[in-house]
Amino acid sequence: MQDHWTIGRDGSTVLTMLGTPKRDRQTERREATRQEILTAAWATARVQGLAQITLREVADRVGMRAPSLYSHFASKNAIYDAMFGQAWGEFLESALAADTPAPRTARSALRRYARLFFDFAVADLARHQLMNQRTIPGFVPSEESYAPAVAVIGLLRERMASYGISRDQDADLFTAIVGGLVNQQLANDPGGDRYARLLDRAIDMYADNLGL
Amino acid sequence: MQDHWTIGRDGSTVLTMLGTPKRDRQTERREATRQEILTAAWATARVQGLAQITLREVADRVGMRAPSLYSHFASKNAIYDAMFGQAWGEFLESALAADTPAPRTARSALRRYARLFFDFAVADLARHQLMNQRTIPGFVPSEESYAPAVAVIGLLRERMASYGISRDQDADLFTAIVGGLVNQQLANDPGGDRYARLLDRAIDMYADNLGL
DNA sequence: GTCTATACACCGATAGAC
DNA sequence: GTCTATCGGTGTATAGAC
Repeated sequence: MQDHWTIGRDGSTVLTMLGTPKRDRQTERREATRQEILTAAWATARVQGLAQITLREVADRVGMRAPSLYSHFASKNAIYDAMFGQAWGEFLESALAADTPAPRTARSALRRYARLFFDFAVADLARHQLMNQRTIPGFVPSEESYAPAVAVIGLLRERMASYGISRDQDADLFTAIVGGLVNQQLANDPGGDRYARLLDRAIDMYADNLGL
Repeated sequence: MQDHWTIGRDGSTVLTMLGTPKRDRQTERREATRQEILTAAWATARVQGLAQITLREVADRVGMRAPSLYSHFASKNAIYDAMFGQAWGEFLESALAADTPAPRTARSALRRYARLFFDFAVADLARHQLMNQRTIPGFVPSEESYAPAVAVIGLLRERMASYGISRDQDADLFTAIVGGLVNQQLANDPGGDRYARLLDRAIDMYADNLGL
């Protein structure tokens, strides 16, 4: 199922086509410019904060005037949307990569998934706010950008099911616990490890509760 | 310790003074106007979203022009700050009220504290975003407005300690679990009970982990 | 197609008259 | 204390140069 998809450079999921992918220098250049803009937007977000991105600042970084960005993105929210898809696409890639070899026990698998998500979220506050919080007023991810996020949660449920953890509420509780520790870490001890140290204990507590 | 504080009408913690509190009609009127503005701000936040508050909209609701608000609050962030203190002040009040009679077992006490926080947070999204998330760009609560939040967490630690739960990491894990369920409930099933139904199970899991 | 110049409506905030 | 007028800054729309 997952094999029919690849993750585009901008994080959007695109159907893998058969046959020769016709190269088009014009669209290639266009795609490169889009990526330049996104990179500038990420840089701005990390320095000034996710919500403090301004089109004029992003345009400055790529050597454009602000209105020119509209040749590549329909709106500021469209830039956020592409960033959202890109971030979840990257996490999906690292989740797929970290999935082999498969852990022997359910407990060690849960530990690995939890640590993977926790570290990814804590590593970049702006990215975490965009991926997991509703920090941008009025921003709602498009179906296309949401696809890799859906794929990640689907992947998690699938892997948990392979260890016999198949109830919806079990996966829900798992994500709530890990997400709760992430939020507390970022909110109350940014840069520290006060809640990171509790992660393994929390997962063991969860595994015990499931009788694993 | 807690007895030296009372919660003002606007949620700010104020030192209880001895002697006759001199009444001053002028400052009373001024305080009433401040409260009117805050009520209008809450109403705006609930309708349009916390971050979508505009001074012009708030001023309209109280029959003023926008610049006139600056006679009562130094800035828009000062309004957010007063709202922050007010919200945590109200929760501190309900936490103190819900504390008697003291539950017999640690497990039932944890269930009560968890449910109290969960219900309060889920009841008002805008309020929860202001209290527990960093949703407003650049907003940092003042020490005064932060005081009731500190009092709440202090109260929780004190009560947990009275049941023998005294390690810092135990309280940290508790708040992470409950906060995680709140966030998932509001983000993924607003108005529903998908995560609310997991609360008691999560607390039992936590209590089991502590050997209670 | 890409970019610039210009303009518009809205925002938080300030100055000064009354 | 409240008003009007206004400022700089924002996202965004559009006309037109190349």
